[in-house]
Amino acid sequence: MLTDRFLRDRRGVSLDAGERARLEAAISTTSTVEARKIIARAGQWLDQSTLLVEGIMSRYLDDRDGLRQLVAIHLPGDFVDLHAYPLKHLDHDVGTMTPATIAIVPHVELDAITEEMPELTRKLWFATLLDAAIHRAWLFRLGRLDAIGRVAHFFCETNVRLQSAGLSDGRQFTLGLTQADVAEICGLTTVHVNRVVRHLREEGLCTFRNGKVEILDAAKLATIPHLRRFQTRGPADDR
Amino acid sequence: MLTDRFLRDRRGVSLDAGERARLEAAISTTSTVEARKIIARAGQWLDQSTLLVEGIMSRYLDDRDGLRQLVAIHLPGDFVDLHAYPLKHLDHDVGTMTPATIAIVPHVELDAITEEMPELTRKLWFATLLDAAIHRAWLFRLGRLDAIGRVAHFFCETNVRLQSAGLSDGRQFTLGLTQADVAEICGLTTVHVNRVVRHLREEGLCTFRNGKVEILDAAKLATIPHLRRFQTRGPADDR
DNA sequence: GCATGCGATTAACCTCGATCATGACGATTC
DNA sequence: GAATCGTCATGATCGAGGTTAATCGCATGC
Repeated sequence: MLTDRFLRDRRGVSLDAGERARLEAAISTTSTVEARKIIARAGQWLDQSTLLVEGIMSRYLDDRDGLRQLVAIHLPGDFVDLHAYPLKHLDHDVGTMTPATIAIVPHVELDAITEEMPELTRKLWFATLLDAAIHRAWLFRLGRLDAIGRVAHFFCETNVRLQSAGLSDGRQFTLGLTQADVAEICGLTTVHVNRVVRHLREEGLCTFRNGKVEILDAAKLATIPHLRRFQTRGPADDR
Repeated sequence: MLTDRFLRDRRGVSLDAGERARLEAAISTTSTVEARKIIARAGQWLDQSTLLVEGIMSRYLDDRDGLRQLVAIHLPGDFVDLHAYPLKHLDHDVGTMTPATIAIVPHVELDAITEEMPELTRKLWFATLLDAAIHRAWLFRLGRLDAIGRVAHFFCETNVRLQSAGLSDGRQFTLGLTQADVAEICGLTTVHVNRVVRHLREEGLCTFRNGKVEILDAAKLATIPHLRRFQTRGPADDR
């Protein structure tokens, strides 16, 4: 089913058969989208949301003139812009990173679900709040880690998420992202991402080639974000 | 009423009298909390949420040993940890920045609301997603602005939010934050925040003393975040 | 065959902001 | 009144990472 991967045991929350069937029935259409296509734009009014079935999508904030910060990447099973259902207006763009298969859920269907199935409604709400929790992890990454820590943190996080989705064996996975994409995720320049990638490779921690990450030393890679970071306050300021 | 400021015309969404009364009735207790107290800790299981009536609160991620990144600040009228209702487990700490008055809403009351009042449920959901939208603005700030841009961006954003809450006249407002707090919001050190504040003062843009922000040149201050930022890609990379 | 373009790579240079250190000032507490 | 603490302030130093620019490999199209 198209919704198979949605909320597949996220922190103990998952859909029962009836809920999954109801959600499946809410899908109006499915389609394939090529890579690097914009699905929805900032400010746009939406009356439908997108469930990602296959491929990688992202959400990003653009300043004028190409200054971009990615705020989320989405994997198969993610209800990419479900938050547009309560919000109606997006504050960012939504697009594909790789070729993707998407399922469309009209908001009128979600209206019906929220009227009839409060438990499923809470689970949908939950799913949008998981995204917010990931936003917070990203805030920590940008605010408190240095370049190497940020990239390592991102690779580790994504590895874990892909494992939950059954798309990584924990050793390697394909993201379809370029170094420039990683730069826009980690708040760095492409040039410096390249330096970081080289460093990680030379240290034998992981490689990143053709959008494919290979984890060579998972344990050590995971410690990097804890080692490389800034001090906000003076060293004496213990709390 | 305690809920008076909650969702007061946020992007066109607000509560009608019946909804507001229902929410008001959901409050079990109110209390005052002194400044710098922790209300909830990361990992904790919660069966109630906190509506902020007076004062400033924050949410933050702590690494061990005092490395802290604020991920949100909350103003009167904010339903601070409503996201704990669907999530149940917090991924961060919640605390007061100033002395505060809070109202407690047990999750069993929210269960009842989600069963009986789908429209109010959607509005509560909406409120949690507004917080996520602010997370995204913060991600842009950390990922793409330099130190002066970040502080200017934060002051402007907070000014707007306080105006919505009726707590700023647009010219000055009291936050009760220290320079160290701003550092933990903007991903900087206290030392550098101090220099940025001095710069903003010397440029005649705004002042920040004793937790009080005075905007001297709102228009120019608002342009700062657009001027001071990084280039991710090469200059030729137009999109 | 050549042109075009994207992505990765590397070098040279220099700035922003972290780090370290020190001190002033006011509000406490004893 | 002295000691302590929190906050603000400022100088000196230096390194991480931005900026600019050039090159290379590889794919695609004509």
